[in-house]
Amino acid sequence: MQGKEPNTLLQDFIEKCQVHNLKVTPQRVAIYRELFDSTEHPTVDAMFQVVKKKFPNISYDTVSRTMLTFAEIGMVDLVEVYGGAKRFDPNVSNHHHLHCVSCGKIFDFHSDHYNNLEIPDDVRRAFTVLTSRVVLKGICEKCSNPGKISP
Amino acid sequence: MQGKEPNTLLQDFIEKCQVHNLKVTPQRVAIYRELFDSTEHPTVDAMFQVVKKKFPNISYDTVSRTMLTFAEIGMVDLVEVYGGAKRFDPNVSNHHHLHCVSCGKIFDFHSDHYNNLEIPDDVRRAFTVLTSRVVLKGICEKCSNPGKISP
DNA sequence: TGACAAATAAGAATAATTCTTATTTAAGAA
DNA sequence: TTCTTAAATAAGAATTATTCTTATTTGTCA
Repeated sequence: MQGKEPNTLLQDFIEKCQVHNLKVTPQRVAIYRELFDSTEHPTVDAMFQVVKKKFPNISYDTVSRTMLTFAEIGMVDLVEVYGGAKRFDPNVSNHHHLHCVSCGKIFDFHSDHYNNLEIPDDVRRAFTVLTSRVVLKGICEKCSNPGKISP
Repeated sequence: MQGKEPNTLLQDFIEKCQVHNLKVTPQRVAIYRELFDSTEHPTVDAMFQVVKKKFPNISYDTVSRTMLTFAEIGMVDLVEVYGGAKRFDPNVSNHHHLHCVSCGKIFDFHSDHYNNLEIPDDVRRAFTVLTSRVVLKGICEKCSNPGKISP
């Protein structure tokens, strides 16, 4: 989202709200801004902490409901986790994830090959497949070299 | 696990415990039995409800700790979910998942092709990749045909 | 500008998990 | 077999994450 001008971004948001009959409230705008600034995969609480700085009396519940609403209309994705708090992904384009089993961070990566995996016949017969994602578990660079000074 | 005789199964369990310096307690045996009878991907609470029938005064905490311990030693897997309770997979062989977005069930499926996906070079350079899984989202047969009488 | 459904804040309630403490027990040593 | 001890357990408190309830506020549209 970094490539877009702020006004275009807000205009996009307003249009999406109109399409889905959602009111454009200042709370939603604030959450939207922070969410699409984020390159992480924030939890509700993480987003609450950030938004609260600019919108001190926003409630946790509002942040939670809003993020779920955004997920319902496909504005963000709910990310696969291994239990615990929900995490959200502002990047809804086709991509894949690597979970660091050491620090718990989730890293996005891209692969045309992974984007175009064929669905096995038996699966296709029994299910309507909507999305496909490759999920890797591993250890990230930082966790592999904890002492290393970054260049 | 259906193919193995009960005694062999128990023997396997005892050996795994010895290897990892875990005591063979009746609680652990009971949980192990139920877990490997299950073809679902149970939560702690689901397992607690089942085990409680045969072991009425077992505590939730014991079931929870035990399942996490089993996951730590690789006896079961922690399954990817989209928030909420942890779910466990007694099937630790290489397989893939389909999540029904309607009923929430997780279905296992197998694919040699998916088992042998190449890791993209840039990912391999930056991460030590331990496991790989394809996660599909879709709608299962039952949810697609809610009225249909099963054959 | 007014009406009204939708959205919000605040706090209570619920769900999932982990922690604390006292007690029990499996497993190896004597 | 009995003894010893660290590990495991039960019970309940505490914590974390989420959702619900209720009263109030506010976008949106007529």
